Amino acid sequence: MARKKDTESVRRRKRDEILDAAMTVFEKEGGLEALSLRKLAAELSLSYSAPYRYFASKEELVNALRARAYRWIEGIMLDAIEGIESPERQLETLAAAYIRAGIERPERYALMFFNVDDPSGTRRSLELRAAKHDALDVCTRTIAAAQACGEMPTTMDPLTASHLFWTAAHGLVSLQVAGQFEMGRSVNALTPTLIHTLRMGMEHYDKAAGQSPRNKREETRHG
Amino acid sequence: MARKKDTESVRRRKRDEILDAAMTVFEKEGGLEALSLRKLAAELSLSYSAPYRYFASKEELVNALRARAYRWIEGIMLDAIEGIESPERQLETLAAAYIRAGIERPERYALMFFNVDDPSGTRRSLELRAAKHDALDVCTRTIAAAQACGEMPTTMDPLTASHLFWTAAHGLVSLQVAGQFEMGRSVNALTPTLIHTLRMGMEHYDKAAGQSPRNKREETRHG
DNA sequence: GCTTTAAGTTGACACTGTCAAGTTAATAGT
DNA sequence: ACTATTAACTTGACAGTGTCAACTTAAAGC
Repeated sequence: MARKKDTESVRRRKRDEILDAAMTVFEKEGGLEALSLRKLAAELSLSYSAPYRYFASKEELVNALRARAYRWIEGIMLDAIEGIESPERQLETLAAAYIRAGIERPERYALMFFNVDDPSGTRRSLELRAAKHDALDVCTRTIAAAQACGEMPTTMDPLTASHLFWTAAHGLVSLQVAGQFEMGRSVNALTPTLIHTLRMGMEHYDKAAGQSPRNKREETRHG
Repeated sequence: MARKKDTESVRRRKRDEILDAAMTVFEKEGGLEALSLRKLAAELSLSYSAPYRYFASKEELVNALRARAYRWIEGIMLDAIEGIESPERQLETLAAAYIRAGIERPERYALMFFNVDDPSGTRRSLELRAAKHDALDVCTRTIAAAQACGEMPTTMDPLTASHLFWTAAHGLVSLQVAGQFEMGRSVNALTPTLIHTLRMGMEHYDKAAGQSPRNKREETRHG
């Protein structure tokens, strides 16, 4: 019985080893296309078919890699707010760290949000789902704390606020990583502006105006 | 001479024909991976190598497809603001239309912003660059108009404001398309909230606070 | 010591993008 | 009208991909 647990952990260790090598190849070659089982095999000194003992398909292997990336960005955010007492400052630092991390490691960031084979999320593993939820939760908890201690006065509920922050930060990283901004430096200037604008907007956020009857009138026309 | 121009236009017509078929296959099969030259050839009733007379590589073909997608989203925005006189209302409608279009046609949207082989933009064609610029410009012009007629009081310059709107809208579409939000319906509620928050934030935007010395102090530590 | 099971290798299959060589059709020149 | 030239297109091949069946090797169970 102890033996069985031993072989289980050996198996998990090897699984992690494969993922380590996969992440190495992925980031060195740059992109999912460049990560082939043949190259992975060379990195591991194994045959190209060996990973199939641990992953049902390349997609499953990549999903495990995705989960790792979510754990990584969660760690980035947790490290960023560590030692900071004011939740308001925590939120600023967290957002800035998120954006910086995404820009500094574009491949890893793209792994989480681009090249998603399964938009519906049906085939997503619990591991991936949990990792994703935990990462966003760091942001939500910080906002809830900031609201609770009165540093962030808004009628907006924490989850919605967290979604907005995430949306904005992701938009910024995502456009930068995809090379959509003309000049590279604009993002550094845009980051504090974006965060500040969002915070101001939330403070002056009027719940009624957000879903105004004026907007509703239009919706009925477009049906 | 007239002959030469004729053959030129015939050539362009065939190029467009190939792109039509490519877009069809791309959206039917769903994704760049699924768009193969073999399938494209079947759709065109040509051989799999025929497109090489019109495009140097698959990447170049895909870039032409990308440019088409930018022209499409530009058209979506232009159609949305047509007939609306108030620039403020124009901006709201434009943003909502952009988000709706992106969500309704996820593959086409992903074509523009995901799977970007060339983040540096070095190998991007003038055609693609122009199409991208024109699309964003619709948003920038609307904001400039809103500011000019006093409907949008803010010290923020139009290009920065446009970047922020674009960033937010793209973030929203992008997270939704990648299946990152838990529930599908939340985006419909999030859209007006996001737009309203951004507008409020810009009105109360303090230029000095956006790039505060407090933030600068931190930057020097991480330098 | 023998059996059973797991790990890992190898060869093959159906794909992919790409290009050189060959083929066909249309145009240009005289 | 006949030939030369060029453009459009097809075909076959090559290297590379994910995937799986068959095979070999090593370890664990009793």
